[in-house]
Amino acid sequence: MSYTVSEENYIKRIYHLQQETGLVNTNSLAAEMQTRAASVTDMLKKLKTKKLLQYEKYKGFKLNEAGKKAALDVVRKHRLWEYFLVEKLQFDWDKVHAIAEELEHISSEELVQRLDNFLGNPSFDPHGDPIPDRNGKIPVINQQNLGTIPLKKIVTVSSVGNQSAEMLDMLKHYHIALGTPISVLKRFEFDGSLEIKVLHRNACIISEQVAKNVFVHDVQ
Amino acid sequence: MSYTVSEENYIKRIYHLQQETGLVNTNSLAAEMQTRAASVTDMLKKLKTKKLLQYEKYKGFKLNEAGKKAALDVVRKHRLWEYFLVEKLQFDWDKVHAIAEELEHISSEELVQRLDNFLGNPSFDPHGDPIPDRNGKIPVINQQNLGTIPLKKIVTVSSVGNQSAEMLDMLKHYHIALGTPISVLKRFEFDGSLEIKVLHRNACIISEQVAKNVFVHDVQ
DNA sequence: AATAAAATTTAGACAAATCTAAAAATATTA
DNA sequence: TAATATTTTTAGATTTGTCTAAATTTTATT
Ligand SMILES: [Mn+2]
Ligand SMILES: [Mn+2]
Ligand SMILES: [Mn+2]
Ligand SMILES: [Mn+2]
Repeated sequence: MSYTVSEENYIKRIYHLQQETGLVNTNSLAAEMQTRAASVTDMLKKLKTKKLLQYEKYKGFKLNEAGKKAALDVVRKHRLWEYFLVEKLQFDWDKVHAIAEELEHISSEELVQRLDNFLGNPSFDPHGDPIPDRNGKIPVINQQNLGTIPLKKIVTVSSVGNQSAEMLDMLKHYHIALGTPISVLKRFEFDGSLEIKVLHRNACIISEQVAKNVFVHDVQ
Repeated sequence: MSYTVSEENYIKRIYHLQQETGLVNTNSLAAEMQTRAASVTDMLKKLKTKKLLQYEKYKGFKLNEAGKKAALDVVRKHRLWEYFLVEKLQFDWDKVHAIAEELEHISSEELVQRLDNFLGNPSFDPHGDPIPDRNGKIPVINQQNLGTIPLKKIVTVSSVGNQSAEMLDMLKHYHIALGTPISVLKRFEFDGSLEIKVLHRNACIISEQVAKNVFVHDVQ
Protein backbone atom coordinates (compact mmCIF):
# COMPACT_ATOMS: atom_id res chain seq x y z
CA MET A 1 0.00 0.00 0.00
CA SER A 2 1.24 3.49 -0.71
CA TYR A 3 0.01 6.76 0.73
CA THR A 4 -0.20 10.41 -0.23
CA VAL A 5 2.21 12.97 1.23
CA SER A 6 -0.57 14.32 3.41
CA GLU A 7 -1.57 10.89 4.67
CA GLU A 8 2.06 10.10 5.51
CA ASN A 9 2.46 13.35 7.43
CA TYR A 10 -0.67 12.63 9.46
CA ILE A 11 0.31 9.02 10.13
CA LYS A 12 3.75 10.02 11.37
CA ARG A 13 2.37 12.77 13.62
CA ILE A 14 -0.24 10.42 15.12
CA TYR A 15 2.50 7.89 15.79
CA HIS A 16 4.59 10.39 17.74
CA LEU A 17 1.60 11.66 19.71
CA GLN A 18 0.40 8.20 20.67
CA GLN A 19 3.89 7.30 21.91
CA GLU A 20 3.33 9.96 24.56
CA THR A 21 -0.36 9.76 25.31
CA GLY A 22 -1.75 6.42 24.13
CA LEU A 23 -5.00 7.68 22.65
CA VAL A 24 -4.71 10.83 20.53
CA ASN A 25 -7.36 13.54 20.32
CA THR A 26 -8.39 15.71 17.42
CA ASN A 27 -7.30 19.10 18.69
CA SER A 28 -3.79 18.09 19.68
CA LEU A 29 -3.23 16.54 16.27
CA ALA A 30 -4.65 19.65 14.61
CA ALA A 31 -2.20 21.78 16.61
CA GLU A 32 0.75 19.56 15.64
CA MET A 33 -0.25 19.56 11.99
CA GLN A 34 -0.91 23.29 12.00
CA THR A 35 -4.35 22.73 10.54
CA ARG A 36 -7.99 22.81 11.69
CA ALA A 37 -9.81 20.20 13.71
CA ALA A 38 -12.28 19.75 10.85
CA SER A 39 -9.45 18.83 8.49
CA VAL A 40 -8.20 16.28 11.00
CA THR A 41 -11.62 14.68 11.23
CA ASP A 42 -11.73 14.39 7.45
CA MET A 43 -8.35 12.68 7.38
CA LEU A 44 -9.26 10.36 10.25
CA LYS A 45 -12.16 9.02 8.21
CA LYS A 46 -9.85 8.38 5.31
CA LEU A 47 -7.24 6.62 7.43
CA LYS A 48 -9.92 4.54 9.09
CA THR A 49 -11.23 3.48 5.69
CA LYS A 50 -7.69 2.44 4.80
CA LYS A 51 -7.58 0.36 7.99
CA LEU A 52 -4.66 2.16 9.58
CA LEU A 53 -6.54 3.57 12.54
CA GLN A 54 -8.71 2.59 15.48
CA TYR A 55 -11.16 5.45 15.65
CA GLU A 56 -14.50 6.03 17.31
CA LYS A 57 -16.21 9.35 16.86
CA TYR A 58 -15.63 11.69 19.83
CA LYS A 59 -13.58 8.97 21.58
CA GLY A 60 -10.05 9.59 20.30
CA PHE A 61 -7.96 7.39 18.03
CA LYS A 62 -4.68 5.55 17.58
CA LEU A 63 -2.81 3.69 14.87
CA ASN A 64 -3.25 -0.07 14.64
CA GLU A 65 -0.33 -2.36 13.73
CA ALA A 66 -0.57 -1.58 10.00
CA GLY A 67 -0.65 2.12 10.83
CA LYS A 68 2.36 1.88 13.10
CA LYS A 69 4.36 0.06 10.45
CA ALA A 70 3.44 2.73 7.91
CA ALA A 71 4.52 5.42 10.38
CA LEU A 72 7.83 3.72 11.09
CA ASP A 73 8.56 3.55 7.37
CA VAL A 74 8.23 7.32 7.20
CA VAL A 75 10.22 7.86 10.40
CA ARG A 76 12.96 5.61 9.04
CA LYS A 77 13.21 7.62 5.84
CA HIS A 78 13.10 10.93 7.67
CA ARG A 79 15.97 10.01 9.97
CA LEU A 80 18.10 8.38 7.29
CA TRP A 81 17.83 11.51 5.15
CA GLU A 82 18.67 13.71 8.15
CA TYR A 83 21.75 11.60 8.71
CA PHE A 84 22.68 11.98 5.05
CA LEU A 85 22.23 15.75 5.16
CA VAL A 86 24.42 16.17 8.24
CA GLU A 87 27.09 13.51 7.64
CA LYS A 88 27.47 13.76 3.88
CA LEU A 89 26.31 17.26 2.96
CA GLN A 90 27.65 18.93 6.12
CA PHE A 91 24.40 20.61 7.09
CA ASP A 92 24.08 21.84 10.68
CA TRP A 93 21.79 19.57 12.67
CA ASP A 94 19.32 22.37 13.21
CA LYS A 95 18.81 22.95 9.47
CA VAL A 96 17.85 19.49 8.26
CA HIS A 97 14.35 18.92 9.58
CA ALA A 98 12.37 20.83 6.94
CA ILE A 99 14.28 19.20 4.08
CA ALA A 100 13.87 15.70 5.53
CA GLU A 101 10.17 16.50 5.87
CA GLU A 102 10.09 16.53 2.04
CA LEU A 103 12.61 13.75 1.35
CA GLU A 104 10.77 11.28 3.62
CA HIS A 105 8.03 11.04 0.98
CA ILE A 106 10.18 9.76 -1.87
CA SER A 107 8.68 6.38 -2.48
CA SER A 108 11.34 3.96 -3.75
CA GLU A 109 12.02 1.12 -1.31
CA GLU A 110 15.26 0.31 -3.08
CA LEU A 111 16.41 3.91 -2.67
CA VAL A 112 15.94 3.72 1.09
CA GLN A 113 17.78 0.44 1.37
CA ARG A 114 20.70 1.67 -0.72
CA LEU A 115 20.82 4.95 1.18
CA ASP A 116 20.89 3.02 4.45
CA ASN A 117 23.85 0.95 3.23
CA PHE A 118 25.64 3.98 1.78
CA LEU A 119 25.40 5.66 5.18
CA GLY A 120 26.75 2.55 6.93
CA ASN A 121 23.40 1.51 8.45
CA PRO A 122 23.35 4.16 11.16
CA SER A 123 21.33 3.48 14.32
CA PHE A 124 20.71 7.08 15.35
CA ASP A 125 19.93 10.30 13.50
CA PRO A 126 21.76 13.61 14.09
CA HIS A 127 19.42 14.44 16.97
CA GLY A 128 20.09 11.11 18.66
CA ASP A 129 16.76 9.61 17.68
CA PRO A 130 16.77 5.92 16.80
CA ILE A 131 16.44 4.91 13.15
CA PRO A 132 14.00 2.00 12.68
CA ASP A 133 15.29 -0.82 10.49
CA ARG A 134 13.38 -1.93 7.42
CA ASN A 135 11.16 -4.15 9.56
CA GLY A 136 10.29 -1.30 11.89
CA LYS A 137 12.57 -2.50 14.71
CA ILE A 138 13.91 0.38 16.77
CA PRO A 139 17.30 0.31 18.51
CA VAL A 140 17.15 1.17 22.22
CA ILE A 141 19.61 2.88 24.51
CA ASN A 142 19.62 3.52 28.23
CA GLN A 143 19.46 7.24 28.63
CA GLN A 144 18.39 9.76 31.26
CA ASN A 145 17.98 13.47 31.10
CA LEU A 146 20.73 15.72 32.46
CA GLY A 147 18.59 16.67 35.46
CA THR A 148 18.77 13.15 36.93
CA ILE A 149 22.44 12.19 36.82
CA PRO A 150 24.83 12.33 39.81
CA LEU A 151 27.12 15.35 40.22
CA LYS A 152 30.61 15.18 38.68
CA LYS A 153 29.85 12.03 36.67
CA ILE A 154 31.03 12.40 33.08
CA VAL A 155 28.42 11.26 30.59
CA THR A 156 27.85 11.56 26.84
CA VAL A 157 25.03 13.47 25.15
CA SER A 158 22.87 10.94 23.29
CA SER A 159 19.79 12.83 22.12
CA VAL A 160 17.65 15.92 22.57
CA GLY A 161 13.98 15.98 23.48
CA ASN A 162 12.73 19.30 22.20
CA GLN A 163 14.05 19.71 18.66
CA SER A 164 12.75 23.16 17.82
CA ALA A 165 15.10 25.43 15.90
CA GLU A 166 15.25 27.61 19.04
CA MET A 167 16.40 24.71 21.21
CA LEU A 168 18.96 23.45 18.73
CA ASP A 169 20.27 26.97 18.30
CA MET A 170 20.66 27.26 22.06
CA LEU A 171 22.51 23.95 22.32
CA LYS A 172 24.87 25.07 19.58
CA HIS A 173 25.59 28.16 21.65
CA TYR A 174 26.47 25.94 24.64
CA HIS A 175 28.62 23.75 22.36
CA ILE A 176 26.45 20.79 23.19
CA ALA A 177 26.19 18.26 20.39
CA LEU A 178 25.62 14.51 20.18
CA GLY A 179 28.55 12.64 21.67
CA THR A 180 29.73 15.65 23.66
CA PRO A 181 31.19 14.62 27.05
CA ILE A 182 29.48 16.58 29.79
CA SER A 183 29.12 16.62 33.60
CA VAL A 184 26.90 18.38 36.14
CA LEU A 185 28.87 20.36 38.72
CA LYS A 186 26.06 21.79 40.83
CA ARG A 187 22.28 21.75 41.04
CA PHE A 188 20.58 24.97 42.17
CA GLU A 189 17.54 24.21 44.27
CA PHE A 190 16.11 27.68 43.69
CA ASP A 191 15.02 27.13 40.08
CA GLY A 192 16.40 23.69 39.20
CA SER A 193 19.08 25.13 36.95
CA LEU A 194 22.38 23.28 36.61
CA GLU A 195 26.00 24.30 36.46
CA ILE A 196 27.54 22.07 33.83
CA LYS A 197 30.98 21.47 32.34
CA VAL A 198 31.28 20.71 28.64
CA LEU A 199 34.65 19.22 27.67
CA HIS A 200 37.14 21.94 26.65
CA ARG A 201 34.73 24.69 27.73
CA ASN A 202 34.25 26.85 30.78
CA ALA A 203 31.55 25.81 33.22
CA CYS A 204 28.19 27.41 32.53
CA ILE A 205 24.60 27.33 33.72
CA ILE A 206 21.61 25.85 31.93
CA SER A 207 17.95 26.11 32.89
CA GLU A 208 15.97 23.16 34.18
CA GLN A 209 13.96 23.24 30.96
CA VAL A 210 17.07 22.76 28.86
CA ALA A 211 18.41 20.07 31.22
CA LYS A 212 15.22 18.03 30.88
CA ASN A 213 15.62 17.95 27.12
CA VAL A 214 19.25 16.86 27.04
CA PHE A 215 19.52 13.09 27.23
CA VAL A 216 22.79 11.38 28.13
CA HIS A 217 24.19 7.91 28.62
CA ASP A 218 27.27 6.42 30.24
CA VAL A 219 30.55 6.86 28.41
CA GLN A 220 31.26 3.59 26.61
CA MET B 1 8.88 31.99 -7.18
CA SER B 2 8.12 28.37 -6.41
CA TYR B 3 5.94 25.95 -8.34
CA THR B 4 3.85 22.85 -7.69
CA VAL B 5 5.12 19.41 -8.64
CA SER B 6 2.70 19.32 -11.53
CA GLU B 7 3.71 22.75 -12.80
CA GLU B 8 7.39 21.75 -12.63
CA ASN B 9 6.75 18.56 -14.57
CA TYR B 10 4.92 20.48 -17.29
CA ILE B 11 7.56 23.20 -17.46
CA LYS B 12 10.35 20.68 -17.85
CA ARG B 13 8.51 18.73 -20.54
CA ILE B 14 7.72 21.89 -22.50
CA TYR B 15 11.38 22.86 -22.29
CA HIS B 16 12.53 19.57 -23.80
CA LEU B 17 9.90 19.67 -26.54
CA GLN B 18 10.68 23.24 -27.57
CA GLN B 19 14.38 22.37 -27.82
CA GLU B 20 13.36 20.10 -30.69
CA THR B 21 10.48 21.90 -32.33
CA GLY B 22 10.50 25.56 -31.33
CA LEU B 23 6.78 26.03 -30.80
CA VAL B 24 5.07 23.23 -28.90
CA ASN B 25 1.51 22.04 -29.53
CA THR B 26 -1.09 20.77 -27.13
CA ASN B 27 -1.38 17.18 -28.28
CA SER B 28 2.33 16.42 -28.29
CA LEU B 29 2.67 17.76 -24.76
CA ALA B 30 -0.37 15.73 -23.70
CA ALA B 31 1.26 12.60 -25.16
CA GLU B 32 4.54 13.29 -23.34
CA MET B 33 2.77 13.98 -20.05
CA GLN B 34 0.51 10.95 -20.47
CA THR B 35 -2.53 13.10 -19.91
CA ARG B 36 -5.39 14.61 -21.92
CA ALA B 37 -5.28 17.63 -24.18
CA ALA B 38 -7.91 19.31 -22.02
CA SER B 39 -5.68 19.02 -18.97
CA VAL B 40 -2.80 20.56 -20.91
CA THR B 41 -4.94 23.52 -21.91
CA ASP B 42 -5.85 24.07 -18.25
CA MET B 43 -2.20 24.05 -17.23
CA LEU B 44 -1.20 26.35 -20.09
CA LYS B 45 -3.59 28.99 -18.80
CA LYS B 46 -2.05 28.69 -15.36
CA LEU B 47 1.51 28.94 -16.62
CA LYS B 48 0.59 31.90 -18.79
CA THR B 49 -0.92 33.66 -15.78
CA LYS B 50 2.36 33.02 -13.96
CA LYS B 51 4.20 34.61 -16.89
CA LEU B 52 6.29 31.58 -17.79
CA LEU B 53 4.79 31.01 -21.20
CA GLN B 54 4.12 32.67 -24.52
CA TYR B 55 0.78 31.23 -25.49
CA GLU B 56 -1.92 32.13 -27.96
CA LYS B 57 -5.01 29.99 -28.17
CA TYR B 58 -4.83 27.50 -31.04
CA LYS B 59 -1.41 28.86 -32.04
CA GLY B 60 1.01 26.79 -29.95
CA PHE B 61 3.23 27.91 -27.09
CA LYS B 62 6.75 28.08 -25.71
CA LEU B 63 8.51 29.06 -22.50
CA ASN B 64 9.77 32.63 -22.18
CA GLU B 65 13.07 33.39 -20.41
CA ALA B 66 11.58 33.04 -16.92
CA GLY B 67 10.04 29.73 -17.95
CA LYS B 68 13.30 28.44 -19.38
CA LYS B 69 15.15 29.33 -16.20
CA ALA B 70 12.51 27.53 -14.14
CA ALA B 71 12.84 24.48 -16.41
CA LEU B 72 16.63 24.47 -16.15
CA ASP B 73 16.37 24.52 -12.35
CA VAL B 74 14.35 21.32 -12.50
CA VAL B 75 16.62 19.75 -15.11
CA ARG B 76 19.63 20.59 -12.96
CA LYS B 77 18.13 18.90 -9.92
CA HIS B 78 16.99 15.89 -11.92
CA ARG B 79 20.45 15.27 -13.35
CA LEU B 80 22.34 15.92 -10.12
CA TRP B 81 20.15 13.40 -8.31
CA GLU B 82 20.63 10.87 -11.12
CA TYR B 83 24.37 11.33 -10.75
CA PHE B 84 24.05 10.80 -7.00
CA LEU B 85 22.00 7.64 -7.46
CA VAL B 86 24.47 6.09 -9.89
CA GLU B 87 27.79 7.28 -8.45
CA LYS B 88 27.03 7.12 -4.74
CA LEU B 89 24.24 4.59 -4.38
CA GLN B 90 25.43 2.29 -7.19
CA PHE B 91 22.14 2.21 -9.05
CA ASP B 92 22.25 1.04 -12.67
CA TRP B 93 21.81 3.97 -15.04
CA ASP B 94 18.57 2.55 -16.37
CA LYS B 95 16.93 2.49 -12.92
CA VAL B 96 17.36 6.09 -11.81
CA HIS B 97 14.97 8.09 -13.93
CA ALA B 98 11.74 7.46 -12.01
CA ILE B 99 13.36 8.22 -8.66
CA ALA B 100 14.97 11.43 -9.96
CA GLU B 101 11.54 12.35 -11.27
CA GLU B 102 10.48 12.63 -7.61
CA LEU B 103 13.70 14.00 -6.13
CA GLU B 104 13.82 16.87 -8.65
CA HIS B 105 10.91 18.50 -6.80
CA ILE B 106 12.61 18.85 -3.40
CA SER B 107 12.67 22.58 -2.97
CA SER B 108 15.72 23.59 -0.92
CA GLU B 109 18.21 25.66 -2.92
CA GLU B 110 20.89 25.03 -0.33
CA LEU B 111 20.36 21.29 -0.66
CA VAL B 112 20.99 21.44 -4.40
CA GLN B 113 24.12 23.50 -3.99
CA ARG B 114 25.53 21.23 -1.30
CA LEU B 115 24.65 18.14 -3.31
CA ASP B 116 26.41 19.62 -6.33
CA ASN B 117 29.56 20.20 -4.26
CA PHE B 118 29.35 16.79 -2.60
CA LEU B 119 29.25 15.18 -6.04
CA GLY B 120 32.25 17.22 -7.20
CA ASN B 121 30.26 19.56 -9.45
CA PRO B 122 29.72 17.07 -12.24
CA SER B 123 29.10 18.38 -15.77
CA PHE B 124 27.20 15.39 -17.14
CA ASP B 125 24.63 12.99 -15.76
CA PRO B 126 24.82 9.18 -16.05
CA HIS B 127 23.20 9.31 -19.50
CA GLY B 128 25.71 11.87 -20.73
CA ASP B 129 23.29 14.78 -20.55
CA PRO B 130 24.74 18.12 -19.49
CA ILE B 131 23.97 19.40 -15.98
CA PRO B 132 23.08 23.11 -15.98
CA ASP B 133 24.90 25.18 -13.37
CA ARG B 134 22.99 27.23 -10.82
CA ASN B 135 22.64 30.07 -13.32
CA GLY B 136 21.21 27.78 -15.96
CA LYS B 137 24.40 27.63 -18.02
CA ILE B 138 24.76 24.33 -19.85
CA PRO B 139 28.14 22.75 -20.66
CA VAL B 140 28.58 21.84 -24.33
CA ILE B 141 30.47 19.05 -26.03
CA ASN B 142 31.13 18.21 -29.65
CA GLN B 143 29.41 14.97 -30.29
CA GLN B 144 28.05 13.05 -33.26
CA ASN B 145 25.98 9.94 -33.44
CA LEU B 146 27.66 6.63 -34.22
CA GLY B 147 26.17 6.57 -37.70
CA THR B 148 28.26 9.53 -38.85
CA ILE B 149 31.82 8.72 -37.76
CA PRO B 150 34.54 7.33 -40.04
CA LEU B 151 35.23 3.57 -40.04
CA LYS B 152 37.94 2.26 -37.67
CA LYS B 153 38.19 5.52 -35.72
CA ILE B 154 38.11 4.87 -31.98
CA VAL B 155 35.77 7.22 -30.16
CA THR B 156 34.20 7.45 -26.71
CA VAL B 157 30.50 7.13 -25.92
CA SER B 158 29.32 10.48 -24.52
CA SER B 159 25.53 10.25 -24.28
CA VAL B 160 22.43 8.43 -25.44
CA GLY B 161 19.50 9.98 -27.26
CA ASN B 162 16.60 7.67 -26.54
CA GLN B 163 16.65 6.92 -22.82
CA SER B 164 13.77 4.49 -22.56
CA ALA B 165 14.26 1.53 -20.25
CA GLU B 166 14.21 -0.67 -23.37
CA MET B 167 17.05 1.25 -24.99
CA LEU B 168 19.18 1.38 -21.86
CA ASP B 169 18.61 -2.32 -21.34
CA MET B 170 19.77 -2.98 -24.89
CA LEU B 171 22.91 -0.89 -24.46
CA LYS B 172 23.71 -2.77 -21.27
CA HIS B 173 23.48 -5.99 -23.30
CA TYR B 174 25.98 -4.59 -25.82
CA HIS B 175 28.23 -3.47 -22.93
CA ILE B 176 27.91 0.10 -24.10
CA ALA B 177 28.13 2.64 -21.31
CA LEU B 178 29.27 6.25 -21.04
CA GLY B 179 33.01 6.49 -21.62
CA THR B 180 33.15 3.15 -23.41
CA PRO B 181 35.72 3.20 -26.26
CA ILE B 182 34.08 2.06 -29.46
CA SER B 183 34.71 1.96 -33.22
CA VAL B 184 32.67 1.24 -36.33
CA LEU B 185 34.10 -1.59 -38.45
CA LYS B 186 31.57 -1.71 -41.29
CA ARG B 187 28.42 0.04 -42.44
CA PHE B 188 25.79 -2.14 -44.16
CA GLU B 189 24.07 -0.21 -46.91
CA PHE B 190 21.11 -2.61 -46.93
CA ASP B 191 19.53 -1.40 -43.68
CA GLY B 192 22.05 1.07 -42.29
CA SER B 193 23.13 -1.29 -39.54
CA LEU B 194 26.71 -1.12 -38.25
CA GLU B 195 29.29 -3.66 -37.23
CA ILE B 196 30.97 -2.21 -34.18
CA LYS B 197 33.80 -3.14 -31.83
CA VAL B 198 33.45 -2.36 -28.14
CA LEU B 199 36.75 -2.50 -26.25
CA HIS B 200 37.42 -5.98 -24.80
CA ARG B 201 34.38 -7.39 -26.59
CA ASN B 202 33.76 -9.28 -29.80
CA ALA B 203 32.53 -7.30 -32.79
CA CYS B 204 28.76 -7.17 -33.08
CA ILE B 205 26.03 -5.55 -35.14
CA ILE B 206 23.69 -2.77 -34.09
CA SER B 207 20.69 -1.41 -35.96
CA GLU B 208 20.66 2.04 -37.53
CA GLN B 209 18.09 3.05 -34.92
CA VAL B 210 20.44 2.22 -32.09
CA ALA B 211 23.39 3.86 -33.86
CA LYS B 212 21.52 7.13 -34.23
CA ASN B 213 20.92 7.25 -30.49
CA VAL B 214 24.50 6.60 -29.40
CA PHE B 215 26.49 9.82 -29.32
CA VAL B 216 30.26 9.82 -29.23
CA HIS B 217 33.16 12.24 -29.13
CA ASP B 218 36.89 12.07 -29.84
CA VAL B 219 39.05 10.30 -27.28
CA GLN B 220 40.70 12.98 -25.16
C1' DA C 1 -29.04 17.96 37.32
C1' DA C 2 -29.04 21.92 34.61
C1' DT C 3 -26.15 24.99 32.34
C1' DA C 4 -22.01 26.54 30.34
C1' DA C 5 -17.73 25.53 28.08
C1' DA C 6 -14.83 22.83 25.28
C1' DA C 7 -14.04 19.40 21.89
C1' DT C 8 -15.47 17.25 17.85
C1' DT C 9 -18.04 16.48 13.80
C1' DT C 10 -20.94 17.85 9.87
C1' DA C 11 -22.36 20.80 6.08
C1' DG C 12 -21.09 23.25 2.55
C1' DA C 13 -17.51 25.83 0.02
C1' DC C 14 -13.05 26.31 -2.52
C1' DA C 15 -8.57 25.52 -5.14
C1' DA C 16 -5.72 22.30 -7.69
C1' DA C 17 -5.38 18.87 -10.97
C1' DT C 18 -7.49 15.84 -13.44
C1' DC C 19 -11.26 13.74 -16.54
C1' DT C 20 -15.19 13.17 -20.45
C1' DA C 21 -18.07 15.03 -23.81
C1' DA C 22 -19.23 18.66 -26.67
C1' DA C 23 -18.19 22.92 -29.11
C1' DA C 24 -15.13 25.76 -31.72
C1' DA C 25 -11.16 26.68 -34.51
C1' DT C 26 -7.87 25.22 -37.78
C1' DA C 27 -6.01 22.18 -41.31
C1' DT C 28 -6.63 18.88 -45.02
C1' DT C 29 -8.54 17.16 -49.09
C1' DA C 30 -11.68 16.17 -52.61
C1' DT D 1 -13.84 26.22 -51.88
C1' DA D 2 -16.84 23.32 -49.52
C1' DA D 3 -16.88 19.23 -46.90
C1' DT D 4 -14.33 16.54 -43.73
C1' DA D 5 -10.89 15.54 -40.41
C1' DT D 6 -7.91 16.99 -36.81
C1' DT D 7 -6.65 19.83 -33.13
C1' DT D 8 -7.71 22.58 -29.41
C1' DT D 9 -10.61 24.67 -26.12
C1' DT D 10 -14.68 24.97 -23.13
C1' DA D 11 -18.20 23.23 -19.99
C1' DG D 12 -19.06 20.69 -16.39
C1' DA D 13 -17.86 16.83 -13.20
C1' DT D 14 -14.66 14.40 -9.84
C1' DT D 15 -11.04 13.70 -6.24
C1' DT D 16 -8.02 15.37 -2.63
C1' DG D 17 -7.12 18.30 0.93
C1' DT D 18 -8.24 22.20 2.92
C1' DC D 19 -11.30 25.90 5.07
C1' DT D 20 -15.37 28.42 7.94
C1' DA D 21 -19.49 28.26 10.30
C1' DA D 22 -22.90 25.73 12.47
C1' DA D 23 -24.48 21.63 14.82
C1' DT D 24 -23.61 17.97 17.94
C1' DT D 25 -21.45 15.53 21.64
C1' DT D 26 -18.76 15.37 25.70
C1' DT D 27 -16.85 17.48 29.81
C1' DA D 28 -16.78 20.78 33.48
C1' DT D 29 -19.02 23.87 36.63
C1' DT D 30 -22.38 25.84 39.23
MN1 LIG E 1 6.77 15.24 5.53
MN1 LIG F 1 15.74 13.99 13.77
MN1 LIG G 1 9.09 15.04 -11.74
MN1 LIG H 1 19.44 11.58 -17.33
